[in-house]
Amino acid sequence: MTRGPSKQFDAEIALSKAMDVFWEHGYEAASLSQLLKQMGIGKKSLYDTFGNKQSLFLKALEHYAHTTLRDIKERLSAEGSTLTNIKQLLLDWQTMHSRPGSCGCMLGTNIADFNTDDEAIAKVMRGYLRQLEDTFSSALTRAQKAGELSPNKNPRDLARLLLCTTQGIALLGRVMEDDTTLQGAVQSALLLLEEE
Amino acid sequence: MTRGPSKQFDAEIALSKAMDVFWEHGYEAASLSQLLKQMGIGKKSLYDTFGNKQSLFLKALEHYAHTTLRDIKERLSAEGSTLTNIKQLLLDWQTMHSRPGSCGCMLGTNIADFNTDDEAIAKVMRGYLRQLEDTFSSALTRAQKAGELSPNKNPRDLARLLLCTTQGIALLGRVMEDDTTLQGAVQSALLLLEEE
DNA sequence: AAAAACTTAGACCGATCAGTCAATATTATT
DNA sequence: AATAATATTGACTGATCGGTCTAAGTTTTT
Repeated sequence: MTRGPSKQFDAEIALSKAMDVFWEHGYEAASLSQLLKQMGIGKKSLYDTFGNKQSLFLKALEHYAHTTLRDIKERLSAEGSTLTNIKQLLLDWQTMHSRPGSCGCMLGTNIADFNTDDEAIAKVMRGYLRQLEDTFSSALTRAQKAGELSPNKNPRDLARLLLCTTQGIALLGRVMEDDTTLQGAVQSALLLLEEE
Repeated sequence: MTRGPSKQFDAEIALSKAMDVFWEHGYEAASLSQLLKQMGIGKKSLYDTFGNKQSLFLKALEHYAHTTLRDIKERLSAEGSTLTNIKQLLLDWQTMHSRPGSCGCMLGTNIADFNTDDEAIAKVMRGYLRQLEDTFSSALTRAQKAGELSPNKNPRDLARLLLCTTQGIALLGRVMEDDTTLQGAVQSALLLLEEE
């Protein structure tokens, strides 16, 4: 079977730490020395375990997409009114990204460093956004069927608006000092969900 | 007076070229050699004229904020219905950022490389966003006074939603292959402006 | 014509980048 | 106990980074 010592670090935890660094600084600005320090492992271990910097980033991005989507799906499928869950998600989203030190969405942080030149990475990004849109859309459809959302609304287009808005909120949260702008945006979005 | 030869390049044009590079690749990823090539000037000229890389970026960012804001204000204050102008802006915005090769908003491209650690840059970014919000807000107020927008709406919060949404659209436009998502988002936003 | 003030190009600098590799240490199998 | 297989450390590499500076060229004034 396998001989030799087992790894002295947990690859899952190390990947999560790498995700944090990429999330905060972006791919280019995240130096190897910074990554190594945060991950708490040696350079050789990193290359043996994760390949090179780009493949480490890809794995970190997948990790981010997976955990974030799971969290959002859980929130939207919680017990009780679906529309209430959606509204609460928006409110929490605003609070989360108004916190000082908020890094926004990992996509926004890294979108400059990868245009569409790297297909593998672009694919993960697109997949994440599409799944987010689908998640919003199905939640809105459920709310509509339950009579909580006006039948005049188009759940798919509404989901697309929510997608763009939440991404914008995550982005702006990184720069803005006070959260009045983000609060106002969410208030308008909440009203939109209530209208006929 | 001044002796010696005059500059062989137009500083305004060179700055505009630098803006394009920072816009496309972001601060960190935009290397000096890339900047020099695009700007068409020598290294010494760059440092003599614009200081170092960071101050060049600051000037490029100010240039971006100035020209973009001027363009948007012009569009919103065009003759005819203000609400129609707003709607047209949203439609054009979507088209513009769905174009392949779209770089989104220069803020989004560079937000990762400058948190709030550089106050001068953060200040320009915040100022740009605030002015954008104000521009939207005053346009909506005008539309409301003209009876084009429902009196039930809150122009300020609506402007904040538009701000976040347009930023989100600009961001997503960089990644998405097809423009259905952005189209849907804008459709929802247009309906929002028409509702009572 | 001569010199002063300015420009330009590009050689050069130390630092840091991502990535490699040899040497050592550790553990599981035989 | 001996050996095979793995992990870890850190020195090392070539390339490139942002930034400086010297040398030469150009244009204006004197």
